[in-house]
Amino acid sequence: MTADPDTTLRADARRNRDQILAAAKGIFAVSGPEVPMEEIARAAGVGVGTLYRRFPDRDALIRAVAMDNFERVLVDAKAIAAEETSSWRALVRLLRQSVALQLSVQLTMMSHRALVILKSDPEVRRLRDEILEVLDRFVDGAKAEGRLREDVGAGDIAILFATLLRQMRAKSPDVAELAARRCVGIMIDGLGARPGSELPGRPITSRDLDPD
Amino acid sequence: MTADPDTTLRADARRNRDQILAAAKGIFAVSGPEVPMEEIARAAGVGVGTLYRRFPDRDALIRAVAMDNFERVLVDAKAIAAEETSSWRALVRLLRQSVALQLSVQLTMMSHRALVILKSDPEVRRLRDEILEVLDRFVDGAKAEGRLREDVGAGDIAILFATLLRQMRAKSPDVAELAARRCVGIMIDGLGARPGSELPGRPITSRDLDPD
DNA sequence: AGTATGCGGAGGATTACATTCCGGTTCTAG
DNA sequence: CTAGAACCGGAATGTAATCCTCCGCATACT
Repeated sequence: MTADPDTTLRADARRNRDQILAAAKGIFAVSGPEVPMEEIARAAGVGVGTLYRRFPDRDALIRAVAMDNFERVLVDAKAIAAEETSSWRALVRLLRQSVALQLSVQLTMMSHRALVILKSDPEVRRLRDEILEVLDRFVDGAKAEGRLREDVGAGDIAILFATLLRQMRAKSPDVAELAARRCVGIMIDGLGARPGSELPGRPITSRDLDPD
Repeated sequence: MTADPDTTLRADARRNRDQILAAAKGIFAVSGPEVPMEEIARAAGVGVGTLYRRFPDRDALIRAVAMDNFERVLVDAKAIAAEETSSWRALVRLLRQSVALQLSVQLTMMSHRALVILKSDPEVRRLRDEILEVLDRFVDGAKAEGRLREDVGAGDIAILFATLLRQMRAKSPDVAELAARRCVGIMIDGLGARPGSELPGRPITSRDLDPD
């Protein structure tokens, strides 16, 4: 039924819902989608009761987080596509700029649980596919421009990116944050079209990522 | 104490011990060191009882796995150092060849639990430091040869490597395996000394990795 | 001011794990 | 070949962690 939570909800409830979503996003990104519900509630500054009232179970929450994030990434990607004329630069910007957003996209790509939900929800799936399309376009374009090495596919990039951003332990969050940015930088250089080493196997495409 | 398990153990016990260690290494690498003991036992083809008889508790197992792996990596690294005259090539070989071994070195770098054990066990720690020394030498050498970009440190490489190798979900283990190899390849190209993008912040050194 | 809507968080039920224990089995020394 | 020490497997127990419901109280809207 999906009755417009925007209009139906009381103001404070609305606010709480948003806080929960935001908190969940952050925590999921760092610790995966299996963290105790209570932790999420605490981070959102609400009681577990509230959390459960708004999202009947964990899966619903995961779904909501995924939706929210995918939408955001998609918007970003489209904005970048509109602004940037070079596909390569668009790609680079997307990778660099969306670090925060991707933090949870990646989550959604690496967790088994999340994956199951993805598969089962047509709407989430549609969004995901749309994002992959945009990415594909960037990749193709960048190759045509001669700026991206020919032997990689969108799948390679997605995997690389998702893998890299798994939060890493470090002395401090700052170091971790810096490390992540540096890794992305190195990766981008590795993606550049210059005589480098040969990669084994075939390029991994966005289709290779599809579940089942 | 530490009575030489090699000589004291009955033949079958010895075999089981090795199987457990091997299984634990594989599973730890994929799922981290907090997996249920029973899963490890099953993978090793033994009962939980056997597992506990050989390793009194989880920490002991983690310690043993770490030791075993670190030793192996160190041996590899030294062998490579002896064979290879170019530091850059040594570095590349180390990264490429040790994928299997690193699978659990990385583990040992990313898990909080494992980290605690590391810190508490002087012997494991010594091994780790020794590995970092070798890595440092390779890095310095490769820079001197003009083959490695100047703005990275051994810490960057360790982090990058450790992060990349966290097993990723994929349609099949084969794809995951391939993806990992490709990621390493791209990363190596990104590390090459060529005019690339500037990395933010300062190089992360091996010292930056040290706990506390 | 009245009432529908929402809130927090204690607590019961359940599940997942770690670890122990012991009857039965397999080595190996003699 | 045989005795008995050394080992095994895995059922059973105890415990800790989480999920999720429920209900008296608070807050927002009209």
